[in-house]
Amino acid sequence: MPSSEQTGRLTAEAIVEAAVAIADRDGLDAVSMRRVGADLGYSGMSLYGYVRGKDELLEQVADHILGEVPEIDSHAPWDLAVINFFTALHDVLLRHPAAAQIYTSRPTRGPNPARHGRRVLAVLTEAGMSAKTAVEAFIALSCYTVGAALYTTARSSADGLYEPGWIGFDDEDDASGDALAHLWEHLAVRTGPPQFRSGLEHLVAGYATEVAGHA
Amino acid sequence: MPSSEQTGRLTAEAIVEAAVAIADRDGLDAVSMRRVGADLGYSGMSLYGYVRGKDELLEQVADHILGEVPEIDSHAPWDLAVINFFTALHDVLLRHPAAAQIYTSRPTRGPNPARHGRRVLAVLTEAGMSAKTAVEAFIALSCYTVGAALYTTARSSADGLYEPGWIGFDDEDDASGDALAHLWEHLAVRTGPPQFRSGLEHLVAGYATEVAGHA
DNA sequence: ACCTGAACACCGTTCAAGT
DNA sequence: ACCTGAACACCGTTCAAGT
Repeated sequence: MPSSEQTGRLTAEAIVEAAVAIADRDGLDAVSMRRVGADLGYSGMSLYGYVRGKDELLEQVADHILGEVPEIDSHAPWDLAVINFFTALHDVLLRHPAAAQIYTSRPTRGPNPARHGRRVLAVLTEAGMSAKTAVEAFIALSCYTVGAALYTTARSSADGLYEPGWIGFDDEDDASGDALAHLWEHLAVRTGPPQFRSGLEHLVAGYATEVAGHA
Repeated sequence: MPSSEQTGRLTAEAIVEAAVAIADRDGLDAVSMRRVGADLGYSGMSLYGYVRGKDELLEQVADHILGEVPEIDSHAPWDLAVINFFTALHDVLLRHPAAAQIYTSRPTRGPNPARHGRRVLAVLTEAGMSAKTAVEAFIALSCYTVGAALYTTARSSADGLYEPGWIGFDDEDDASGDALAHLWEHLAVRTGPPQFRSGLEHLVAGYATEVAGHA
C-alpha cells in the first residue's frame, strides 16, 4: 500500500521513506529499485532522477534511521551520558536493523552520524580523555553497539526459535563438556538490550578507571 | 584460474574452498553459484548435488574460515588468553571479511565456532566468573570483535582513501567545532589491529575488576 | 521536464533432459 | 549417478523513446 500519493511529483524524501518502510517490514534484501518505485506508484527507473543509484539510496536510508537517535545529554555525568546514548542507538538499530547492515558494508556517511559523532567526542573530551583516547573509546563503543545489534537481529530473524544447541556442550571430546552443560540455558536467554547493557557498562567501566587515573 | 582439477568429481570441500577464494579476492557479493561452479570447471547447477543451496554454502564458508583461528591457550592467565584469542579471531576476520559478514546476517553455526565458544567459556568460568557473567562476557567480546572487524573492512574497501572528513568538525553550529578540530586526524588513523586491541583491553579490564571483586 | 519500456548482464533455484 | 540447459522470477542500470 503506497503511502504518499499527495503530490504528483516524486521526492527524494518520499523515496527514502518508502525504502525504510520496506526494510523495516521485509528486510534490507527486499529493498530494490523496482520495489521502492512500485510502492510509490512509479516504475523502478523513475528513482534515478532523484538518487544516483542504489548505493546512495542506502546511504540516505541509514542516515534517515540515525535521525531517530536522540542527542547525547551533555550535562549528565559523562559515563551515564555515554551509556544512555549508546543504549538509545542500540534500540534504534534493533528497530531498524537495516542501518546496522548498511554501515557494516560501507564507511559511515551522512549528517546524522556526523553530528552524533561530534557530540559524543565532545563529551568524552570534556570528561578528561586525551584526543587519542576519546577517539579510541568512541570507535570501540560504536563497534560494540553495532556488533551487538547485528548479533541480536541475526538470531531473532532465524527460522523458528533460536537454537542455542549449536555450541554442543554434549558431543565433546573435551571432558569439560559436563562441567559446562549448565551454561547452555544462559546462551539461550542472553540476547537483546539487557545483554547489551551489561557489556556496555563493562566497556565504559574500563575507560572510567583510565579517566579517574589521569584526573 | 580453477585450482582443483585433480579428480573428475566435485567435492563439497572443493566447493567451499573455491567460494572462500572468490570471497577473499572479489568480496562476498561476487560469490554466486554460477561463479563458484565456473571456477571449478562445472556449471552453476552442479553445486546443488553437494550443497542444499547458497545459504548452506555460506554457512560452510564461514565455518571453514573460523577453522583458521588458533585454539585459546587454556594454561595462560585468563585475561591474557582471552585477549590473545580475540586478537587472533580479529586477524582472521580482517583476512577473510566474508566470515564476519556471514555471521552478521544469520545465527552462528558450524563446528569451529562451537568448539571455540566452548573453550572460551571454559576459560572464563575457570577464571571465577559465574555462568551468567561468563556468557555475557563471551557474547560482548564476540560482538565487539566482529563489529570492529566490519568497521575496518568497510573503511579499507572504500573507493579510494578513507575520508574522515565525514564527521565535519568545521560546518557546525555547535561552537564546539573549533575545540574538537584536532580530533580529526585521529579519526583518520584509528583503524585496524591497534585500535581494536585498545578497546579489547578496556573491555577485558571491565570484567577483570568484577572477577577480582568476587575472588 | 519527467517518466517509461525494452534491453543487457547478471542473480538463486527447479526440473526435465542428456550421458 | 552425475551433470547440464532452458526456464522462471527476480536484480541494478542504461538509454532511446514517449508525453
